[in-house]
Amino acid sequence: MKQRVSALLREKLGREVVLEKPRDRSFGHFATPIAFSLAKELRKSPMVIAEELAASFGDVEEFASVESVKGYLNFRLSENFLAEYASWALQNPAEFATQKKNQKILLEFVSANPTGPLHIGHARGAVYGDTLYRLAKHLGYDITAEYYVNDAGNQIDLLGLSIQLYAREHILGEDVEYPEAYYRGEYLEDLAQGAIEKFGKEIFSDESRQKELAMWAKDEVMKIIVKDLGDTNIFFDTFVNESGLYADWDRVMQKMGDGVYEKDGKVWIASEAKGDDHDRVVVREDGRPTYLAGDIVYHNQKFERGYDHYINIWGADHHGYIPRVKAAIEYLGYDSSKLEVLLSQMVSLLKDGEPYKMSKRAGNVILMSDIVEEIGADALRFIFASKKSDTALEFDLAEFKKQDSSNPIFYIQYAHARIQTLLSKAEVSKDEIANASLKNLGEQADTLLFDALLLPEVVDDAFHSRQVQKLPDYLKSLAASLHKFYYDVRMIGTPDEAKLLKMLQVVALSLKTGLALMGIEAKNRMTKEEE
RNA sequence: GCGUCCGUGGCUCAACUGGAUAGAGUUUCGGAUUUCGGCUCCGAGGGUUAUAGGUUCGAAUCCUAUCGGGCGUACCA
Repeated sequence: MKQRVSALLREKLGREVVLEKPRDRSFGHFATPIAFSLAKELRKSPMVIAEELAASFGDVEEFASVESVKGYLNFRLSENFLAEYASWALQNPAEFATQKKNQKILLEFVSANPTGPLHIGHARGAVYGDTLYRLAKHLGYDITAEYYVNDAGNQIDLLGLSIQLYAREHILGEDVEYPEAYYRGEYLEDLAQGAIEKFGKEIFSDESRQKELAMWAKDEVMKIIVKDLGDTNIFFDTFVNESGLYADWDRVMQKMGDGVYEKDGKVWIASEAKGDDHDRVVVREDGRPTYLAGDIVYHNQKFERGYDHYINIWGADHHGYIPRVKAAIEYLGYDSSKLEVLLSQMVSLLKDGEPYKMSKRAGNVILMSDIVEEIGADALRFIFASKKSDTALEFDLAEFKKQDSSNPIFYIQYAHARIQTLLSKAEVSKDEIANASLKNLGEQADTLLFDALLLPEVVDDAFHSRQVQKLPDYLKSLAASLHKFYYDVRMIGTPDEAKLLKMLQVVALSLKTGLALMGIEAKNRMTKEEE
């Protein structure tokens, strides 16, 4: 819709114009401040230019009116145009807001270490990533969701050790001394029990078998992680294991050429020359590659697989890591601007206004699965998708347990359900609704219809600006318009019933499509929450 | 110290990326409706957009400085 208007203006004015939604709908459907930017080169006042431009439009089929107000150019779409577009959307719901795109994108996100269940910080990145993924898919991109499994390095050894220590204390009843760093949490109990079945109790007391235990355990932990993600409607296309990458290290190191050098018995990458604070070690004195080496091989592999664009979603605590990875990509001979790193910020939780108590059994973190259990996956997704990912976030769990307008999920779902209820009570037939004309709806219904038809613009904008919160914001405001309309206008049994219900079908389509893009299923009926 | 993200009603967040009167929810108070609803709708109150300058037709948004906060500053991942 916007593209169509945009194209019209480009044709008319011979340049790209900024198109925006006026704050006040009485100004029209779309507006542009183009006259202001033209004022300087034409040496005329913006008002005059706007007047002239408005007059020059004359009769265009798509517009009911073009007006100039205080230098702005305001467009009102014609009923014909809106009605046709709406009917098309109802007949082609799958294509609503979709377009074929010829771009391959690799999206890497979550990538949490397989040393324990996901916590609340991971959840934010996971929801952000998955929402972007759904948006891109819907927009027609060829996008792949990938999880990088850090199944090598010290933290895996630590996992083996942690299970042994846990089992020796709680299962074998020994006195054990814990080192400074080790993992804790209820999941260790399950892992220990599983290990007994698999290996027998002896494995806990044999330090030389720590590695064996760890390699088994990290796969088990990955199963937990994949389940947690699945419970939240998040799925990955591919998993890449860090441990499988190091075999390729020598070749990749060669490939970087002058980008790496030897000094003090170690191998360094000359990242400072590419904007990093200083050069970094990639191979230690004892010959073991560092974590960075693994990431370099991984990114080389990504580029060799050949995508047009790469998106990584990292926790904000990794932001200092970006320059060195970009440096490596350039030494490998690739265009580092193809890699886009999005950061997701920290999360803190409130419950009834008080800081959320850390779960004791989980050690010192809040588990994603606990939150899902408490408020449901839909609410969790909604919260994290609702806020800009680059700002720190605080939220109150209590807000999402209520059944009223303060709970946006309930509010939106209720809007959708209300429409379904009305449709089921309709006194006119399905055919009558389908064949109804969407013209002469009246101003309020017209506005609602227009709002519903904005979904494609919102989806497009949300993805390209990487600001997924625009989608839930839009859904909230669409739901509000619907509730207001429902309150103001009686539909069943009136002469306009068929056309109004048809209009509501468009609203329902946008709500349902929008919710699906957030990984949430639209409900046809609100059910009381069982205690 | 340096890097980086940020600072918007009492609280949690928006603001179409430089546009029209800075908007929602929550809280408080008052009203309306009761077309399946435990809902829903309307109104009122609340703002020098951290502070001070600058850029221009126009700034919450861009630039500079100051103040305050998060994160980072590993041969850990």
